[in-house]
Amino acid sequence: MANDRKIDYVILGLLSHEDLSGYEIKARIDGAIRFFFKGSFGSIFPALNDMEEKGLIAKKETTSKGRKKTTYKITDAGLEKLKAWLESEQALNELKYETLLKLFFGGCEPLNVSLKNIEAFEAKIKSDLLILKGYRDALKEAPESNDHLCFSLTVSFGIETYEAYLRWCKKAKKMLSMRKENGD
Amino acid sequence: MANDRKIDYVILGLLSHEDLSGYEIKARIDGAIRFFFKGSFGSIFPALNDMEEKGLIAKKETTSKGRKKTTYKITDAGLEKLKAWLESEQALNELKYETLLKLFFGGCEPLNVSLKNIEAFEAKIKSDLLILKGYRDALKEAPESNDHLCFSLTVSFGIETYEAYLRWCKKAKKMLSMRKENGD
DNA sequence: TGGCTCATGTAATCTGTTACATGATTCT
DNA sequence: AGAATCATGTAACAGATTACATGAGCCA
Repeated sequence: MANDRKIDYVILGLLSHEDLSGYEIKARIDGAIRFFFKGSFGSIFPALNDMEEKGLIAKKETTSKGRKKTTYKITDAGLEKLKAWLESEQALNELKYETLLKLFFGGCEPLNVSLKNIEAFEAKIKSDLLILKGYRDALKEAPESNDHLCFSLTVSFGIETYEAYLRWCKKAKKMLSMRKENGD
Repeated sequence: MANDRKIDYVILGLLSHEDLSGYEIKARIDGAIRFFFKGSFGSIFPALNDMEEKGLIAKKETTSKGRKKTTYKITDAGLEKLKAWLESEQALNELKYETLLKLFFGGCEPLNVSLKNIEAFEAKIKSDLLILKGYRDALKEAPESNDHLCFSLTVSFGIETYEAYLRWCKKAKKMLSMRKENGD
């Protein structure tokens, strides 16, 4: 307990690559990571202070271009904690798709309500898929390394599942349309 | 705000099919719904009391076989609220896979750490896939209806995405193994 | 000068989990 | 008799979001 905060590991993971400020961490989280993790300032800054107190990260006040910035650096203890997490078997994987919930309970409404919900889902997935493919293309030009491979595999997970979603959308739309024509 | 509690819609959705007690609602949520929504007694009972006060559901004390039971029934207002939600465009779809987070930050460890994590993920998905296929088989014998179609499509979403996950696992394992042999 | 981005934080609130507490009935 | 299941709840706490508050530098 009290140590399951995933934001801690995300921050530690980011700091294992480069020193960053809270603001920069937020920017990283809003990048590719947002597809499987979300974090706000309200969770980042308190986590940063907690972890500094615990000695997992170290503060470094810098001034670049007259602008003050508090950058954090991972410590040995922090790196150990990150590695212990990577090596642990615990992994909570949860999918919470409101679209599926609506579909599941959609039987009390005309079928075109579900059809509309699936179309909205499809549109969102299509646009997100383009972003993911953009990441994949950018990676083609990056140097090969373990980090590169790990990042690549994460992106390909997204692309392949999103493509599966789109195939399902097509099929689901067809089945709903067919049933609708046979008289709701 | 203050009305975004998804548990409310899950309860309303369940009650739109049949009258249920809090305990029975928990059992339903632990069934097929658990693949895209989770709920505990600590969230179900308070939600039930809230919604009863608001007139969305109605209490009905019954005694079956000498055992007391508080069953809830959806009201017209409750059904309206359920339908308004189904018809609204809002749909928060979030995937929080700790396995992907670990993979993403796995570059600071030997590749076989990521390999192990993917294998654990794969094993869990394989066993969950069997459960989903069980639901699909059971549905083949159920009568056709709108509810049946909606349920079916939800299950097929699960099956198809899980199969995509497994294909990705196979590929990811291969890539990690290959890189490992070329000297970490 | 006004708006945007950079930058850091706090406070209220929400939503939910976990653990605890209790007790009846049914099955073995 | 003891364990499992049925049944209902509360209390403490965790983890996070949202909105608020503040302010500096940069660009048009």
